[in-house]
This record gives sequence, C-alpha cells and structure tokens, in this order.
Amino acid sequence: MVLHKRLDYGFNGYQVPPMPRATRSARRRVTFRRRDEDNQMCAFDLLATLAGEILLEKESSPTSSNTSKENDQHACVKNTQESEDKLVKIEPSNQGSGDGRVLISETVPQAYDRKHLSKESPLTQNNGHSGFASVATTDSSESFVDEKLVNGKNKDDIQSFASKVDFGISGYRDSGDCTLDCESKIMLRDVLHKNGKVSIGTGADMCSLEDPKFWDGKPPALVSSDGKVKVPLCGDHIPHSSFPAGRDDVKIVSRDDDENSSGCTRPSMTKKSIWPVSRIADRRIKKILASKYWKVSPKLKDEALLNFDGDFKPICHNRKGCYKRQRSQMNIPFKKRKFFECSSVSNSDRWINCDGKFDSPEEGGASGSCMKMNGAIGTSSSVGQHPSILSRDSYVKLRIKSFRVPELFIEMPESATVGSLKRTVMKAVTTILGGGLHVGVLLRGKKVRDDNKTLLQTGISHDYNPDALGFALEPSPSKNPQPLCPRDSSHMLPCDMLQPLTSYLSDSAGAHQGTCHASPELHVADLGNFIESDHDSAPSPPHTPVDKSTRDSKALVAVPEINVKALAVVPVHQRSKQSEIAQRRIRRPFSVAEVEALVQAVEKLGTGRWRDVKLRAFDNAKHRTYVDLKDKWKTLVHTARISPQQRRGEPVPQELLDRVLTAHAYWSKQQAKQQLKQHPEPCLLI
DNA sequence: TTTAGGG
DNA sequence: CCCTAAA
Repeated sequence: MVLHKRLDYGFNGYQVPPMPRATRSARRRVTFRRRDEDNQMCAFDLLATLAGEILLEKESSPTSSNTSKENDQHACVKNTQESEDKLVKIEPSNQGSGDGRVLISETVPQAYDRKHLSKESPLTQNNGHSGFASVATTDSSESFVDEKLVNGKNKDDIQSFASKVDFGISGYRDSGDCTLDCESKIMLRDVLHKNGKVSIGTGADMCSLEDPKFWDGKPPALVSSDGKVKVPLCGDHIPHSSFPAGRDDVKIVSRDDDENSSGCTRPSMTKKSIWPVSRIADRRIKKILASKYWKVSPKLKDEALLNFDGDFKPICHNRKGCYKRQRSQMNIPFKKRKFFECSSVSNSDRWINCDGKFDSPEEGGASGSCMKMNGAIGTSSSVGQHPSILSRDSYVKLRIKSFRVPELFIEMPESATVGSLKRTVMKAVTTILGGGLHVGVLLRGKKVRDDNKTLLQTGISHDYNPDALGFALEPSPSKNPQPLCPRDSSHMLPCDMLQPLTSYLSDSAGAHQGTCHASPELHVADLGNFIESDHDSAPSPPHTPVDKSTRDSKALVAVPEINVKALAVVPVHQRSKQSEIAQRRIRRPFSVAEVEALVQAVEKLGTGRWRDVKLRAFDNAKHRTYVDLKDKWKTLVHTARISPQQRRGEPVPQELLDRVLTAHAYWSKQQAKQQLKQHPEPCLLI
C-alpha cells in the first residue's frame, strides 16, 4: 500500500543567522570543495554549512501562539480561524560549542477537523482576504491521503486531502529593531489549514517567538484553497499608493499550472491596515512571465515560497583584496560562485562592490556603483532605489526581499524519521537553489540582456520609477527560454520550468538607508514536495496507487517505478544545459591591445607563469584571470600557426602573431632545458 | 592556489 | 571559456 503525501513548502522569508567568524572559513572551504555532484550551493547550503549541522527537533504543541493566527488572517485566502498552526523554528544554537548549529523545531497540530475539508468551503471563495496571499492549490484530483504528518488522526476521515505547507522564512526589516545583531532566529510557521494545506508563515524579524512582533507584518505566505485562488498576478503593477504605509513586504507568486492560478501576496497588513479587497479586484492582472515551473508531475502544482531576507555583502576593501577574492573564486564554478559571493552574512550594512562581473576597467562606468542587497542569501530581490544616495555617490541601492524556489519532489520511505525528512527537505531546497538559477533583470518591463552594460548605461541608476526595475529568477538563460524542461526527463520526475518571477520596485522614494520602505517581496521559485509513504516498511518501489477501499483513489498518485532508497531526494530540478550556459561567463574577446600586452608579458616572463603575467599586464582587468590569459596564449599560438584564412574574429596583426610564435618557441626551449637540468636523463627506456 | 591541458 | 588533475 502506498500513499502519497504532498507537501508544499513556501518559504516566505529567510533569516540568516549571523555567521560566526570562525565558521566563515569553514563554510568557504566547504564551498570550494563542492563538486558538480552536489550542485547545491545556495542559501540553505550556506545556512547548513555555517551552521555546521542541522538539528531537527520536534516538539508537540496543539496550537501555536495567537499571534500566529493573527497573521493567518492576512495571509490566507480563507478564513484561518479554524486552521491549525504548526510552527517550525530554525534558530542557531548558541549553546555549547557555539558552532552555530541550527535548530529546527516544529509544533505539530494535534487535531484536524475533517469538516474543514469541505471543498465548498465558503472561505475559499473570494473572500476579503484573497488579496493578501494566495496560492493556488491542487484540485481534488490531486489530493493525497495524508497519513500522519498532517493530522495524525483517523485517515479515513479524510477523503481527499492535500496538504500544503507554506514554508515561510522571513528576514529582518530595516526598520525593525530586531536585526541580525539580535538573537537570530529563523522561524517558520506552519499552518495547517482546514483543507489540509499547511501554511508556514514566517517570522518577520529576528524576534523570538514569544515576541508578538514576531509575526507582525510577515504573514504566512501562502494559503491553500480548494483549487481556485484569485489573486493579483505577478507583474501586476501596483500603484505605490495602493500600498498601505509601512508595508515592506509583498509576496509575489505566480504559477501557471492551469493558467488559472497565480497569486501575489500583497504586502502583509499590519493588524491595523487591511488590504481592501476591492483594490485588488480592480487591479489589472497581468502575467509578466509565463514560463513554467519545474514540475514533477502535472498533478503536483502546489507551490512554495522562499523568501530570503538576510544581509549578505561581501566587501572588497581594496584592490589587492579584490584580486585575492577574485582568485579565490576562480575555482568555484560560476553557479556556485554566485552564491558564494553573496554568502557573507554580516550584521552590519555593507555594500557589494560590483567588481568583476559588474564592471570592468575598460567600461569604468559602473566601477563606483555598489549594490546593497538586503535580503537574501544571494538571491534576493525586492528593490528600492535611493536617489539621494544615487546622486551623491553614484550608488544604486537595491533591495531584494525574497525569491521563490522551484518545485521539487521528495521521496522517502515511510520508515524515515521526521528528522530525516526535514534534512531531506533542506537538502532538496539547497539543491534547487544551487542548481543554476539565473537572475534576469528587467527594466521598465524589458529584459536587460547585456550583462556588460553598467547600471548607468542601462538607465537603472537614474530611473527613479520604483516600478522600473525588476528581477526574475529563471532556470535558464535567455538562450533557450522556451523549453526549460530538460529533454532527458527519463527521470521519473518530469520537470517543469521554473517560473520566473518578477519583482518590481516598490516605491521607496524618499526612503533612506536603514529605513523600512515598501518593497515587494519576490518569490522566486516554487518548491513542491512530494512525499510518498509506503506502508510496507520496506522501501520497495512505490508506485502502486493504493488502497481503493478505504481511501479515495483520487488521493493517491501513482508514481513511476523507482527505487526509493536511491532517491531520498529527487530534485526535480535537473541541471539543464540551458542553466549551464546561463552560468557561463560572458565571452569577452581579447582586443588587439590586450593581445599586445599579453605577448609582451609572455615575452618577458615566459609561458608557465600566468599568475605573474596576470599581475604584470592584466592586474587591473578583473575579468581576465590567469587561466584566461593562459587560454588566450594557447589560442594565439594556434592562431599563429594556422593560415590567415582560417582565423576568425578580430584579426590579430601578423606582427603580433609572429612574436607569439617566437616567444612560444623560445620559452618552450627554455622549459625543455630546464627539464633537462632537473632530469638529466629522464627516460632511457625504449 | 596555480599550472597544464583536455573539452 | 570551462573543468579538473596535479603540483
């Protein structure tokens, strides 16, 4: 007998605990070691890494705090009065060794009222809360029988049950008095709704759970519905004025499984300010990005939100430091590098120097530009510009609050522990985040494709329209935007495209650094989890749609044959070629001047001293690594040897090519001599 | 981290 | 330009 459970985790925010100094290097080491097989450098990776270990502890508590419920009202489409709350708390463990361990605890609802399962629950019908958050859920056919994780009650009570978990993690707000400096906690609130969906909201700030402020302003991201959710779509332009003052988080969710459901979590309301439904209704709904999520199966559509909201900002103190850093990155595959770059978590606001990828000496324009990322580990995105800062220092301040995580599946034997489930989820999230997301930048609705342009050149830095700038997470680069689903889905898990989501600048005009301004929260991706429970404790291939008598077959989903053991985690996300390409550095052909400099340096230093060559001739060209120079020399030699007709690209003066050959020959001879000295008679065999 | 070399 | 073994 096989039952399937389905959980959708929405990450509504993410609080990165302050990273102990000592663990930074450790994290970095880990980062470096990562290979392709674990393409999982991401926020959670960071968290896990810095934490060293994730402890999962489960504590039972029938209900959650009242404050949590308050939040439900904001975030849930339905009336959440009857919902059960489940709290998941992640917090760094400061006790003991101070190794920064992360504790995840959750409070699981004990009771579940079956009457809430009614599909026709009036609460789901466009009630006044629909505007706050909405997440389409599965239709009845997708329902799964929930066994224990959700209700722990008589399963027969539940005919059709889909559990949805919205996993929210929220970061701190600038204006909040609880910052990363405080005792940092990541709180995930898991709300079990009557329809069987569980929403996990997030703590908005670092305050402790007991602190009523904790949930304030950070509503649980998603609300399950019976399948129909009406909400403003992503990309819907929301007039700034529509945002109640003080709103600082807007969740944007978009899904197009059935093309009928997508949602935006509007800025969560404080208790005093409730978003008027009418406004939402009036709002023009427009879908900006239509690509699909990665999906495991067409049936699994629930979504999850992931919000990151921490601070990360590596700094480059000086040029030397920059070079050091650059060098250190060279061994990191770019896709991981991205996360690495954003992985530094600090308690104070700092700026990211946009070196390397953002500017080049030649371009110069953006050299002075910095971005402040206030949000998530690497990927954040709500944005706010600060013209005042901009005009004075040529800084562009951007704020990205959250991203959504692509859907993925988790498969575990029933005998697996909850702890391992949690770890698995963590791993899955990590995987999906680290697997090659691509950030797209939209300016005034148009995609900015040229990565080499500076913020100034693109107009980003001087467009004060808060709605002008948007970010989107995409599974793959623009090269092949359409078919994002890898063809090689021989895998049991078909994969949907990740739906790029866009966040638009909310109005932050007049906002100053350190203040809380309204800015949309961007949900970047969907994380769906597919949990299968096999009633035979033996981890046999689970795919038998089960138990036709007692359970509604609808609640069961057949799963392709697969070894459960082998697939503790089955991330839907497969590293597609597109994403690979997306991660590639942009091609920057060497100019003749650069070739000249290279040739000159090599003539002087010889081949085989590429670091010196780099320092000597390309020290200020941050985008040219010594590996690049070596490669260029290689191609130069090759170019010099082939006929001019065969050469491509910008023609290199023959004179230079001749020097290349000469130098190459000379230094090759030198190397041979050197080797001969060291090994006078290397090999007499033959 | 740097070098060297294949892809 | 990427990746990685080897130094």
